[in-house]
Amino acid sequence: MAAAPQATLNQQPLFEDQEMPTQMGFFSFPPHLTYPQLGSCHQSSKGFIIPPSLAADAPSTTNIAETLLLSSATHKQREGTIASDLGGHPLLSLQRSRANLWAWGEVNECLSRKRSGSGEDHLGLSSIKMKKIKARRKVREPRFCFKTMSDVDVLDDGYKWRKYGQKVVKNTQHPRSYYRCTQDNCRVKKRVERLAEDPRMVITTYEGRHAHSPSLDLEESQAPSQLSNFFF
DNA sequence: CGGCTTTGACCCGCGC
DNA sequence: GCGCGGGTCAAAGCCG
Repeated sequence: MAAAPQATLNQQPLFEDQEMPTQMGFFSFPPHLTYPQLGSCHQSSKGFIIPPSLAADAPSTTNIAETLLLSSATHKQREGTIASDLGGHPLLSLQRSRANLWAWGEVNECLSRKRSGSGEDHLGLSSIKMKKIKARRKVREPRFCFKTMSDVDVLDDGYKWRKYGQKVVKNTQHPRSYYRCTQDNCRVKKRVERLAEDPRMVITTYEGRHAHSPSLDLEESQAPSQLSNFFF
């Protein structure tokens, strides 16, 4: 239903030094991609840069962050090779700033939990318990956001979302929309709003990690092996 | 009829 | 303690 996002390259830092701890960085999509294509990345002084040659549909935005972290940890072994792929035209980048360091920490913690095999904490909760916890829980899910120049608000990221709220945020003319992943047992949420300074830019903030594969139209059993990078 | 969106009410964290 | 404001709920309506 959602049209392919019309995203364009934008290399300006969005969240640098802003007091919004949920904001982790930004991605900018080239117009011919329906979603950020990630596999590994190169860390530069400005953040992380993902070369176009490492294209693959990202199954989870949370996992995009994980991918970036993993790539960060190993990029020294690949220095030069990644950079040479860029051809001087970095397509995606993730800005790292003081304001979003905590978020990186949470994702790191999430990663280490998953590696140690104890990452099932929030996947098997009863609905009653879930209701009690809800969004007011103090334990925050790993979150990050990116901005995209797009005519459509909701980017096609391979997952199915249900809108559950809309709110006009103070000092903004555009309402913020709240979406939840429609998959059972999946608590991933996302917020979509337009940048006040530039309504052409869509700010998408993801919270949590998907407990499933993207709801592709393709047969699930035919999922690309590359996805194993995201779902251990 | 089921799934989704809309929207006003409500909850609760946070700053003062 | 109080008020503000962001986030969520849930009933009603819409749509295929």
